Amino acid sequence: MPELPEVEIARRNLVRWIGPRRVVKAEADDTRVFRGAERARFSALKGRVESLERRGKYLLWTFEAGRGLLAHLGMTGKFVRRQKGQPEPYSRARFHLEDGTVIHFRDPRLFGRMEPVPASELRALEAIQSLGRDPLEDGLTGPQLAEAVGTSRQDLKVALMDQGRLAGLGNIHAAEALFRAGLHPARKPDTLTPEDWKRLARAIHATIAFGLEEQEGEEPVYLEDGGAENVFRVYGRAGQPCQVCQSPVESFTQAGRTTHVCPECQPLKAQRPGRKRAPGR
DNA sequence: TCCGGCCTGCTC
DNA sequence: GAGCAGGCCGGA
Repeated sequence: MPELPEVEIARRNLVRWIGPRRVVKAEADDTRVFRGAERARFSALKGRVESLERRGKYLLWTFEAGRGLLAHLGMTGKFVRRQKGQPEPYSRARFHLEDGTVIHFRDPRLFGRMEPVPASELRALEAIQSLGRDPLEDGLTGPQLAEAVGTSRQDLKVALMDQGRLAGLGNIHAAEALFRAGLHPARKPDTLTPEDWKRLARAIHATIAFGLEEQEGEEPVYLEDGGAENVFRVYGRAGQPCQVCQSPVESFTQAGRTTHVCPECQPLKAQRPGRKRAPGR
């Protein structure tokens, strides 16, 4: 589930669930979510959570007494709240709160990562230092986007997903933002005009805002295991008619990932300015 | 720059 | 039973 909006929702849920309540016990199972001595250090996390921040797809936990935790949900990780004694499949780690609730880190595929480090070192970690700007935290204008992504020689969508250029977009939201901006995923970044960048920056904001709205609340609305309906505009809609122009949505592979595109709304050739409207925010 | 690997579950 | 999946890393 986790791209920027999903991780941000996870953060907000955790803040709500935990609030001022103390973590009375932290437990970690022996999985590759933890490396080396991390498991033991995880078990030492206790007390209040003083802050819970997000950078890109990472969550930065600051506990009292200077302890910290860097968490990444990977592909299938998520935090869920359960009552004490209630089993949770694929639970890999747990925070027991003083009110008897338990926050589980559930991760069937074990692609998530938990790295306990001193809170003062969280922001200095290479994983965080190397991130590009976070559209939600740092803002994102057309020129800023052009500066971050425009120098890439990879395909536009691949460049958008490069966390070192822009932090937070993954396969789904990159495809959705490009559709909203009317830009083909295989465009080369150096062919975009300032207008294109501006439209794309707005589309990224709109895509993130949509993701946040869709998933507000305790239970994720989409991308849940099994089949909630597809709320996206092009992602996962190969062969279906485009919601704007009715021509069939296509899919192809870019850098090993499936990309969805409406070839009519997102022509590969740069358009003459003003000829056709983008599908809209 | 691409490709497989990491894992398991779900859909076709 | 094969193929596919939201992320990321490392090797060729």
